[in-house]
Amino acid sequence: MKVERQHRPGGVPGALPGDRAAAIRVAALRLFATQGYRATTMADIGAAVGIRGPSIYKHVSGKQVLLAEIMLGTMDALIAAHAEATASAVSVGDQLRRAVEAHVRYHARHQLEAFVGNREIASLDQPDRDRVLRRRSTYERGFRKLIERGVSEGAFDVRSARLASYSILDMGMGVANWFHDGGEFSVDQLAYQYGDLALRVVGCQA
Amino acid sequence: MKVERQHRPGGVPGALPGDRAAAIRVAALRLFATQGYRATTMADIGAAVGIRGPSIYKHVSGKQVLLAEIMLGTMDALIAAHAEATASAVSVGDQLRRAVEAHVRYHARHQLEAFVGNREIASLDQPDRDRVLRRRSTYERGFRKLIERGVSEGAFDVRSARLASYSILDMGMGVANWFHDGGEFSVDQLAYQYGDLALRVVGCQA
DNA sequence: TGTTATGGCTAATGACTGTTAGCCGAGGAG
DNA sequence: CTCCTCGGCTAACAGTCATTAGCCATAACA
Repeated sequence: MKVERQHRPGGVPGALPGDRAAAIRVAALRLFATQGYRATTMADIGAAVGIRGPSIYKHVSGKQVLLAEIMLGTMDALIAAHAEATASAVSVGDQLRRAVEAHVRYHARHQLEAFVGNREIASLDQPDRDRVLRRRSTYERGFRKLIERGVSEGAFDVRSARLASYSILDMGMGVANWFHDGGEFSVDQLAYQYGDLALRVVGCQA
Repeated sequence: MKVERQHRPGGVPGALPGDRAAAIRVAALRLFATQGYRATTMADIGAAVGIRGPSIYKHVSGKQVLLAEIMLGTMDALIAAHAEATASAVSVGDQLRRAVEAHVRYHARHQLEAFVGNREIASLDQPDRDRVLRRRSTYERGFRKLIERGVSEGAFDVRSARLASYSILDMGMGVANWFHDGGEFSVDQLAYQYGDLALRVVGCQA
């Protein structure tokens, strides 16, 4: 998997704007996920896209913003997926199922983002760290309110909505740790089965 | 929370053997958990016990072994707790409940170990990393076999024992991320409730 | 009282790293 | 044909850090 180094010292001005920048973001994501943020050097990221470390600064303003983009983007994507999922169903049971499916789907399809997002919170400087944590709270609250509503409607039966929401979120996040394409389950199968498990957790007779 | 620096340059030979070493291990654990392994310096660890960075080498052979001890010790403790828990019950349902309770108890009582154990796998050099990963597999297999047995005995009802074991383990591990003493639940209450949730996940009518 | 091991300390080593400065070739614009 | 911008490059800067070397005061012990 050797990437061709730019032998021509000059760049290619008009060719594919933002292409390198995107490649850098992808490489950074992969390296942050496999080696960790602090263990990944700018030279590593550069090598992954065929340039030297310092050249990265022609496309991205620094290492820290690469991490911030990943983590903020991940949380925004999750929150958006949750909103879309809950809007597409009427009963609380279906809403929870859809929300869990979206949650699991994201963690299976964007394993690296999820992995980095969960592991590198301490590597993120302020104020971005608090921004990410706030979004995390918002996301969790969405599930908790859903469960509380299900309980008050008599559809769910749990001792603690908070415990249930944590459990459901945590088991879905775990998918990012072991899922790989071509395994026992497809993403869709996985999402459906975790939907089942979540409904069992909240004691929903479906 | 200022720690008194040793003003006397000389040591105290006979006094409390291994005390400093233990304090260093505790401090390292706390710092690894809060800042991450790579972000924690030997000077940080030293400051936490009132000495300078280099003095740590009088008690411990290096930073990497501090991490290895934490991670190997964590997995050994989990495996031992699992063995003890499953030995203390007869029915599969009870065995699973006890195993989950032990799992949750460990993650609530040893949050820092669990946190580091889950986050710093990539920071661990070989061959210790593989050692830890092997122990993790062993631990997961214990839960999976238990669930498979429950299914074959007709006590449990799951589509995939692997999915169920991952789910149950992941939701228990999540406890380490948010639990704190004096919160809504005690460790015992938490363990019991997660036992309930796990039995729901495997469809056990208890 | 003299000796020695312990466990502090400072200084130094050697390596690594994010980022900046400044150079330069190529291709597009005029 | 000339000029300018883009996007490479190398060199340099300004740290940081794990670890080693070597010094020395204390306290236990003979």
